[in-house]
Amino acid sequence: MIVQQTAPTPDLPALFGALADPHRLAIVERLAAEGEKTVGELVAPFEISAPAISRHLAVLESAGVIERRVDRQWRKCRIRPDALAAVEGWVETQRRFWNASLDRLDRMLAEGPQAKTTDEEEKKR
Amino acid sequence: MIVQQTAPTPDLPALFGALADPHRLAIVERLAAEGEKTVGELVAPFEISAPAISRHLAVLESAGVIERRVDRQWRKCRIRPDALAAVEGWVETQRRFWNASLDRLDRMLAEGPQAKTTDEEEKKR
DNA sequence: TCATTAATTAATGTTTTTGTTAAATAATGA
DNA sequence: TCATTATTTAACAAAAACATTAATTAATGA
Repeated sequence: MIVQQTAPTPDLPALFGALADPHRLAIVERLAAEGEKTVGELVAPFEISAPAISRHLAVLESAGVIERRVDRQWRKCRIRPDALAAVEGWVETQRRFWNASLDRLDRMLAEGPQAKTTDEEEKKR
Repeated sequence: MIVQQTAPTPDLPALFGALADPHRLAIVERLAAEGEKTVGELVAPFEISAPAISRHLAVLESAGVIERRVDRQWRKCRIRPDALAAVEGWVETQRRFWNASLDRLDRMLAEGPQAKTTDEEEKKR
């Protein structure tokens, strides 16, 4: 039976949390810039231990930021671009809302001082 | 003396960290959607205490996500859109790198099997 | 088979984050 | 002045995050 593959609703706090650590952010940036890398290659530039990086990779994977595939004795990691798309989509949504609320404020101010929630009116109560 | 106001280089881990908590994310989304709000208005929808929200706001402010101004007995909070721009800029940079590395891979594959790092060659060693 | 390499899991300690309640600070307005 | 309202700070506890070293799992290849 074929199950329709739905893009899982991104857990945004988890997604942002995965990017909130400097080591993890550096890993993501390196994967984006250089493509697929083994765990060992990702460990190399850092001073922290391999187990520490291994756990960072687990965090990135469970947040959907990277995926891993097995290639003989290596685990190769790569970026999942839909994670980047999810972040970008969130930002755009916020910006759209933000612009809309600015527009509303503009209109209110343009309509003149009979509106109840302009700064002028607000000051009076 | 006038000091040139430079946009501070965003601390991306701090920025993502600020967005990594569900309460804080909800606050940011509300500010984006509804504009400036007092601390009390931001506290209202949540079940957690006012001091807890106050600290969340401090986290958001120190990461540059929001700013606060004093209006009589209230502190009004609003989004700093440049924080959103910083996130969006980072994502776009990563995507650009990612596309570039895809292009390199495409070219390598197109150039034929004499390249050393195609999957085919890689399998042999 | 067995030593080597690659990576993860286990056990553990420290630091950070997040929450609570109580107290402090500050502005309003009767 | 003084009670009220708005918000933050202090003191503290619980949970989560992040690191370490040691042990385990798994594949390679001599």
